[in-house]
Amino acid sequence: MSENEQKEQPRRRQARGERRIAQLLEAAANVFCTTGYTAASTNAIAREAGVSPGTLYQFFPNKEAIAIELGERLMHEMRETYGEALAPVDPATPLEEAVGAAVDRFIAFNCDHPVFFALMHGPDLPGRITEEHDALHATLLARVEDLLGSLLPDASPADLTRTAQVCLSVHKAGLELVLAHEGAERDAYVRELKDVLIRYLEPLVGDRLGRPAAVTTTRSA
Amino acid sequence: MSENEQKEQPRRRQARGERRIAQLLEAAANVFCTTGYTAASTNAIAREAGVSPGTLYQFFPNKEAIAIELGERLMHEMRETYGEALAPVDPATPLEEAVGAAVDRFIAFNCDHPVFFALMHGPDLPGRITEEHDALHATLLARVEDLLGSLLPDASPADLTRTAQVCLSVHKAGLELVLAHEGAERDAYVRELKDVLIRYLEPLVGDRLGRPAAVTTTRSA
DNA sequence: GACAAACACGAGCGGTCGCTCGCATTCTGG
DNA sequence: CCAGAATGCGAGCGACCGCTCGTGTTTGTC
Repeated sequence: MSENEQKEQPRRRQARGERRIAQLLEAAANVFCTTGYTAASTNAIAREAGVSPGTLYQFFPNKEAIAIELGERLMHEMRETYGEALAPVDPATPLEEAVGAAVDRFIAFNCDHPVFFALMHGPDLPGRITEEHDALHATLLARVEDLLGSLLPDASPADLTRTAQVCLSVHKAGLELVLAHEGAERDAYVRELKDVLIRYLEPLVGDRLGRPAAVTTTRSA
Repeated sequence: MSENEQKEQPRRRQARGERRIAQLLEAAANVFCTTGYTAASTNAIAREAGVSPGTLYQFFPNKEAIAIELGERLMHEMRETYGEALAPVDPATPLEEAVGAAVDRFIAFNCDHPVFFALMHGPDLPGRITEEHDALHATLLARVEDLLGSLLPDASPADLTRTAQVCLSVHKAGLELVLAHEGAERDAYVRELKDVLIRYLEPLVGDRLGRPAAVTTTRSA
C-alpha cells in the first residue's frame, strides 16, 4: 500500500461522452423521482436513457455514483442560483419579507428539480448522499440559528437550535404539500406555509422594537 | 371460475400458532422499524423471530400480508385506545386545550409504537398499506375539517380542506422531530409543535367571541 | 489510411430476495 | 392411542439486480 494511487485519473472524455453523461443523469433523475433511489434499477436508468447497461457503467463506477453526481450537480446549481438566498439577512427587513423570500426561492428550486426532494429526503439513500443532505441541513440550520440569534439575543443556544429545527421541519412539510399540488392550489399552499412560519416566529421576535417578545408559553422547562 | 371459493377458510389455529404469529409480528415490527418495509427481508424477519422462513409462510401468505396484519392491529389498537381522541370536540374547549390533547394522544401512541410511523409514512409501501394510510388520512382530514368548520363558518370548503391539510402535515413533521429526540428535549419539541399549530390556527378562529378572525393575509387569492 | 483510445453493446455472472416444497415433529379430537 | 391436522424446518427455485467482460464501432491524431 505504498503508492498504488488509483486516484481518479479523469479519462479523456469526448463530447459524445459528456452528452451521454448528461443524458444518463437526466434519465436517472426521472427514475429516482418516480421510484426512489433504492427501487430504481440501473438497467431501468439505462433503458430510460436509451443505452445499454454496459454503457452506463462506462461513465459511472456504480449506482451510488450516479446519485452522488446528480446530487452534487443539484447542490452546485442551487448554490449558484440561490446561493445568496441564505446569505446573512439584513436585520432591517421585516420578518414576513425575509421568510417569504427564503420560502419562495426554495420552493422555486424544488419545483424546478423535483428529484432534489427525492434525493434529499428519501428514506433508503446511500451513505454518501446522506452526508450531503446532513451537510446541507447543518448549513441551513446554522443560517437560521444565526438569523434567530440576532433577533432573540436572550434565547439560549438550545432554544435557538430547537426553533431552527422546527422551522426547517415545517418548511419541509410545507414543501411536500406544495409539490403535491399545482397551479392556483399550489400558490395557496405556499401562502399557508409562509403563514405558518411567520405566525410561529412572530410572537418570538415581537416586532423588534425592544418589546420583550411576549411568549405565551414557557420555554426550556 | 364458478365457485372455487378460496375464501380465507381460517385454519384451525393452535395456541402455539397464535403465539408464533404474535412473535413474528413483533419481529417484523422491529425489522420494519430499523430497515423500512422494502429493505426488510422475510428471511430477516424469520431470523429475528427465531424461526425458519418456511414457518413464517405457514402463517402469512406473503411479505405484504405481514405488514397489513401489523398495520391493522396497530390501527385497531389506536382506535381502541385513542379512538375518541378524534371524537367531535366540545366547541367550548379552548383551542389550546383541544390541540394540546389531540397532539398529546397521537404523540404518545407513536412513541409507544414507532413502527406505526414507519408503516404509515414509509416511501415504498405496498398498495394495501397505502390504502390504510390514505383511509386514516382521510378520516383525520374530515375530523379536522369539521372542527375547523364549526369555528370558521364563513370559510370556503376549499380553504377548510387546505387548512386541515396544513395542520396534518405540520403535525407529521413535528411528530418526526419528536420521535428523533428523547427525554426533556422530546418534551420541548412537543411544546413547539403545539405552539406552531396553535399560533397557526389562533388568528383564524380569533378567540371565538364573534371577533371576525383578524387574518393578516388574503385567502383564496 | 493506420492506430489507439473512447464509446457502445448485451449476454450473463454472482448474489439476494420472496417464496415453495417435501418431509419431520407436535398437538388434538375421537 | 392413533389418525390427521397443525406446526416446523431449511435447501433451493425462479426472478431480478448490480455489475462485468468480450467484442464490435466510432472518433481523434498523426
